[in-house]
Amino acid sequence: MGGEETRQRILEAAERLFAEQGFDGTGVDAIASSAGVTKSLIYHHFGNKHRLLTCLFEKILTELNRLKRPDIPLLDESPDSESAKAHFREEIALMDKQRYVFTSLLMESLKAGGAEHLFQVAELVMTQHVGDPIPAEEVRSERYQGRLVFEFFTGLIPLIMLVALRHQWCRHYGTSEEALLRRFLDAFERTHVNVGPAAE
Amino acid sequence: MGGEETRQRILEAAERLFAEQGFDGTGVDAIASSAGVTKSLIYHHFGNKHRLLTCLFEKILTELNRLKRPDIPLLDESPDSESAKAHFREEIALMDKQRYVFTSLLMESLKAGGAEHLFQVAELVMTQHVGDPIPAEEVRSERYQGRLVFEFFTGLIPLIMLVALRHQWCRHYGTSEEALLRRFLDAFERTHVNVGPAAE
Amino acid sequence: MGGEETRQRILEAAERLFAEQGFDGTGVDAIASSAGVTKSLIYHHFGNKHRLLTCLFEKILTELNRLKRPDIPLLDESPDSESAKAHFREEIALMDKQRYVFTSLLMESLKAGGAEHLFQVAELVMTQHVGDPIPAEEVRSERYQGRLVFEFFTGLIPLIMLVALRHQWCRHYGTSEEALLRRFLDAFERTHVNVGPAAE
Amino acid sequence: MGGEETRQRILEAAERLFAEQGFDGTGVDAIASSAGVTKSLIYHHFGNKHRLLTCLFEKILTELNRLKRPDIPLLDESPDSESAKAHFREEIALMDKQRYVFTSLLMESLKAGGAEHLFQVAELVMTQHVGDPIPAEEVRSERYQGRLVFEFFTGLIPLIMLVALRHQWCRHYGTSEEALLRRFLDAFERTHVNVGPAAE
DNA sequence: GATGAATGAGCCTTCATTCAT
DNA sequence: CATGAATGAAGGCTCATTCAT
Repeated sequence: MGGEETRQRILEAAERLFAEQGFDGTGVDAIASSAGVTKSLIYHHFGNKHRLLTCLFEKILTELNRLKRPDIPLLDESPDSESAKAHFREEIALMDKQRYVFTSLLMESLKAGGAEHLFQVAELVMTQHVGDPIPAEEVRSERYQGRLVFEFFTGLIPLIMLVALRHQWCRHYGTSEEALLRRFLDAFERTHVNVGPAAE
Repeated sequence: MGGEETRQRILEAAERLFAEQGFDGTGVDAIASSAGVTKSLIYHHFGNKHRLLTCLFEKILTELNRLKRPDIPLLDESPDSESAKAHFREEIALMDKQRYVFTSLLMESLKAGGAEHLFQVAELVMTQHVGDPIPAEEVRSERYQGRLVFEFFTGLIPLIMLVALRHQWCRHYGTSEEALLRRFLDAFERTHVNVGPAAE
Repeated sequence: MGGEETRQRILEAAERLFAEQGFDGTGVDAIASSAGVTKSLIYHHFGNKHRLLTCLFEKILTELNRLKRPDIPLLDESPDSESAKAHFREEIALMDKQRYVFTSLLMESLKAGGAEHLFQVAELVMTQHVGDPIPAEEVRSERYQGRLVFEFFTGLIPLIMLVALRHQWCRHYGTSEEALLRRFLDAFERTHVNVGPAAE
Repeated sequence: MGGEETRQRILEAAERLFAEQGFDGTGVDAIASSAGVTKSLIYHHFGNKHRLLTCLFEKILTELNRLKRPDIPLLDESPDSESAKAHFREEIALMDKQRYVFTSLLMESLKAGGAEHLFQVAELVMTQHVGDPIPAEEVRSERYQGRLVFEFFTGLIPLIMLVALRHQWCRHYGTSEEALLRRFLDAFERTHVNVGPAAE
């Protein structure tokens, strides 16, 4: 079958199951049978269950790094409504491809001491928006923290929740995915386009 | 000891442990010993593990209903910056008391088919902000859905995340809780005070 | 409610449930809720679960004693086909009223060391057929044992099985209860009417 | 150790314990320690407790099928007393090897809805006696049902009870197993040799 | 006579993991 | 690279029973 393909099959199965049932709610057996491999093979390739999660989280980091997009404007710098919306739409489309991992990332971050990975992702996104990597000693600075809090709580989190809850929302309210996306973009426009500058 | 007090003790233990370790990551044994009761007693009072969660979720609903506050303005109707911030601060203080339940609520909502309770809470909050209960046939209307999406993704979710991740954020970035709160309010001011009207 | 009526309600519930699910398969909780009383009340009246079974078995013994019928012929003494069948029919009708207890009696007798009660019933039936109580020292005699083995394995056991499996047989084979009874009587006629004398 | 041998060891332990204590009265722990394996291994091989029983029941069916004996006469066709007795003796010896399974089979059949397996065995035995398999549409026919009722209630059931209660009977009455067998054969001779033809 | 709270042992089952092949 | 057997701890839950009221 080829070792690398097997690894991928396993990771894909874990990705979906962790998102659907939670990490603790998913047994290694379930992953194995969903991936069509034996349980032992998972241990052969990954050593233990937790490393599966780590691999997924690392995958998202390298993915984000791969598509380094220095042209992405900060949320509050979008020139006008239409180009901002188009940009958000694209952003959402990118995140949507990783929605399973984002879901697990959020789920695990809510547990005590489990937010490290989510914070890492937040900082990476910040860096991409700003362009240059932030020197470690500046991370706690008032200015950086102000931006980080803004990006994180009003930007990243709502976006993750959107891709994570998309299906459930549409089924629950009987709306189409496109309608939800449109309304979300409207909301995001109100909160993120032509808003005042950050407090100093 | 009195059955009602026992019930409370169990619920409080479950509330904290579910939030810290997740529902699936928390054993009934752990709840029992944390509450200082026997495992069987939990089953005597609640029947099964899942009903513990349900009770917590219902508690939050009745709590929210109890403090019906018809004077709460919609997020986009706050008159000026200072009174808005004061209002948000109060709101956050209220939610903070229930932060454990909110954390579980969010965590479970991310699982496939687990968002019902979160949606219920969202609708209840909406209703309170609007003043009148929304007739069932209007829930799917364009106007209501627009508001709901806005309230949910840019209002409720960031607020829940704030109270859920507060401790972790401060420990991770070495900031004080007050500083985080101030920055969050600044961010919320930018996104929710004097923002344009909802699209029609 | 009256203590005695309560006792009866409990016994009736136990009688049915033990027969349907087995003694070990029936919880005291199930008996309590089926009888519409609290679990504690069962312990108040009977002390422990096993005594419920004992009471049922004793009930059957006193019942059999109550209707002492000295006129009942030995199985092999029925004068002619028709009167024998009529007699069997009556016998079956009587046993049918106690079919739940007979079912439990048989079920428990199959466990290691659990046949004592069934043997007691067998001896009682023998005694009734013979007329006089058998002196203890004669129980092991060749003549008595010959008759007992005959009565037990070709008489009592098939009869108990008939009333115990009646419903299941009819449902499985789609026949009426009357048809089954008729065929059973035909079979019994062949084996028990005008058969040779016991070996000496 | 080899998976197949393990399976056998487990089945043998279950066979004996189920017969001695009943299915519900036997813990998986008991089976495990009696078989000298871990509890989890039982679940590895059989999935759940009930499947153990199913396997035992299936084993008896395949066993009966294996020794297809087209020469076995119907119970009522034995030519003379001595050859009939010899035949019964052989039959009993065969059943005795499976007495544990037969005991469980009978015990479970008495529970509501639990007789399916026993009926299956009955039909299989009938088929063997008759020689040709019975066409499904004839199973409910008067002629077949008459024979089945006869075979079942006066043949199979007494035989199962004999092998199931043998030990208990002998201990209770202080007789030898040979003596019991002799008396049983005497009884069976009276009921099954030179008896009238089936009613039409 | 009757109740609801409380218990501890045990239930069947699943878990993540290891090992020999 | 891949497997099936095997394990020990823990999982959620039910059990028969006791006790204070």
